Amino acid sequence: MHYIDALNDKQKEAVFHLGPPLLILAGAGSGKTRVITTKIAWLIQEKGYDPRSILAVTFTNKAADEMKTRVLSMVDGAENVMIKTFHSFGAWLMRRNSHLLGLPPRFSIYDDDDMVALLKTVLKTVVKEKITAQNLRWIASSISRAKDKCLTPDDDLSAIDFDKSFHIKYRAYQSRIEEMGCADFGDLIMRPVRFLRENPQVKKRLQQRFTVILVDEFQDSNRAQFELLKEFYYEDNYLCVVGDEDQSIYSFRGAEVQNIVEFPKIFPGTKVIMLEQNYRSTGNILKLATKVVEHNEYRLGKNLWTKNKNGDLPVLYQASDQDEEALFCAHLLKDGNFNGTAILYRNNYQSRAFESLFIRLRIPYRIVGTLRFYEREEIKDILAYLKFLVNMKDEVAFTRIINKPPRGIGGKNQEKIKTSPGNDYLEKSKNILPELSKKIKDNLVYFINVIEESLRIIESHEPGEVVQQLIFRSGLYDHYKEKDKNDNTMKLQNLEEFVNATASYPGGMEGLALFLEATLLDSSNENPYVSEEKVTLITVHNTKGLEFDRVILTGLEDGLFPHLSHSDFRDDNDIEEERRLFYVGVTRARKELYFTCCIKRLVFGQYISQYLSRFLSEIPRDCLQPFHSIKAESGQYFSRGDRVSHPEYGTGTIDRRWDNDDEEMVIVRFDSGRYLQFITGYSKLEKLQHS
DNA sequence: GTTAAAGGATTTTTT
DNA sequence: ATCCTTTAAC
Repeated sequence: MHYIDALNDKQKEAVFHLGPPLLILAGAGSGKTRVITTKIAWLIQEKGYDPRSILAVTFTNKAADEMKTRVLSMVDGAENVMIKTFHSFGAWLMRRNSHLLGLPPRFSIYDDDDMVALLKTVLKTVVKEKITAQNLRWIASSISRAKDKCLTPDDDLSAIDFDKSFHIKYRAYQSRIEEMGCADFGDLIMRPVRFLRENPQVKKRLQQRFTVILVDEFQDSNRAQFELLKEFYYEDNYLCVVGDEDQSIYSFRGAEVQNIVEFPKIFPGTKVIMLEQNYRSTGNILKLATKVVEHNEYRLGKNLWTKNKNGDLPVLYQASDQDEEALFCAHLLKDGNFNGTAILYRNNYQSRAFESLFIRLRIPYRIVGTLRFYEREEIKDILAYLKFLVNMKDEVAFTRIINKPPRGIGGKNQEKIKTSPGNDYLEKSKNILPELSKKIKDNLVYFINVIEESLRIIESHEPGEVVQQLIFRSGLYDHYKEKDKNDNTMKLQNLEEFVNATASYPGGMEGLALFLEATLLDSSNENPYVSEEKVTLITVHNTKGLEFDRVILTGLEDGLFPHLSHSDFRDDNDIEEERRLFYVGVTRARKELYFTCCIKRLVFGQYISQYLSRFLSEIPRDCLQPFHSIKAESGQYFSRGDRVSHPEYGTGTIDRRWDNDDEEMVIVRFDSGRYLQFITGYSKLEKLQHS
């Protein structure tokens, strides 16, 4: 097998191992995905495993997709290998056994916002105290954390929430969500665990089917996920987990580093293989990363090394504030290497300074992570309509759509509908009709007709057709057309894109349910425009698994990165996780690494003095070099009346010229009639000779 | 029940 | 600085 030759000795050892459980500790950039995919190919091709008996679990859809693609290219029959995220695997298991779980086969999946919306209605009847939106978020997150640990309302929840009545709220929420035939993210793991414990025959069948289980990014697994794994595992089967304890960065979501660190103790006889050769970064970048992460105590410890050349020393640039920090990035980007560059930050909101500058300078960028497509208001609206079609007991979906667009059916009337008799919200709506005033009644009848018409055509039409009709008939189209005009948004366009997204799905209820599941579980927000040259703006968390020629790690200020919002509650574990996050950021870089920090920063509209990140002081002197001012390079290049040319906008004349903060600014009147402003030092303007 | 103004909270990180 | 929720007016 030729693809084996591409591996180093340790990687080969990992691929060829069989027998007791295997823990692969794979350092950053050590070729871990290659090892897993090769292992799958080897098992099928050389060891004769049935592809159907192999289960590979990842954390993100992106990782799952990549693994699928790579395995498919290596071996025939690989489409039968089950490669899924933990959550989609849980959903798969629950759908197959929905009858035993007391769920409808097409149960709907609730995201965090849906959880909050449901809690809001549930808690009204359970507690007297006033619940604010923040309280709701807190409780929702406590419920998620409890589920991450596989804890039910009957278990001891004191470690989750101080609130003595938390278990009451949790119980009320849980019985309501089950009654409606819905499941939140946490349920997708916890319910399968409990289900397998109570149904040994089903468990046995699954154990017989999946004789090989591989888990990627194991350092980010939570307890429930570990429990699920334990339910699956038995001695005759093969279990292989891959991860890097130094890259465990999701404890806020319930991930427990202990899972990987203690793995050999929990599975005695575990074989441990370390992949320590790094293929990604230069020697200097790797050394810096290693030196900083060595400050962590809770780790197994690896010694990363590389055959790559040392490369340039990483650079530190101290900016006066976030705007100058952005200017520095723009300065580096003058070389035009957009695709190869990523600007990393700790918090999403930090992207703003970069965005506003890059728009002005016309530097092309893409933002990864924020404002995901399916989280947009208009998309959630149409999704709610569809969810309601699939499951008309779904109260959250119903509440979202009943008065969207406004139909005059507000809180009072909604309450009437909810308390009227009926098995689901369509029946309830019909039954309340006689009690309503003429105007409200007409509107509700219209709504009912929209739903029933969609139900009628759903089996006989393409999904795109159904969605398109729904958008028009529900009134969302007119509603957002108006809104687009007033607020200059592009919501209609997004709805249009949504229709396109349904294209590859089969028709009917079944196809719709498939589409909804895929949409809710797939958070990937990749734009399809990869071919265009763009700088990547991204949170450090989102960079997991990515790499870039040049990385700029920004906002290296104490309190920001490491993030310390409630310093009193922070302990060593939190700092160690922040340090791991720093390590993740650093090890994304292939060739060039820059750090930036600000002396002062705009926080809630006020400038606050900042201090250097403690992580910077953990970097040995000889691993870092300072970068001196980017200014003083500018001077006067243009005068009013000069003829200029620009590669994108053509030729024009300088209309105005002035200095702003040591930067030369001009406004150009292009011959096309457009007026555009430039900072000359960052623009592609060229002076033309007068002829 | 809907719209406008004012006041208050927000900032981790996401399957 | 901006977004969101609550309150007051129509």
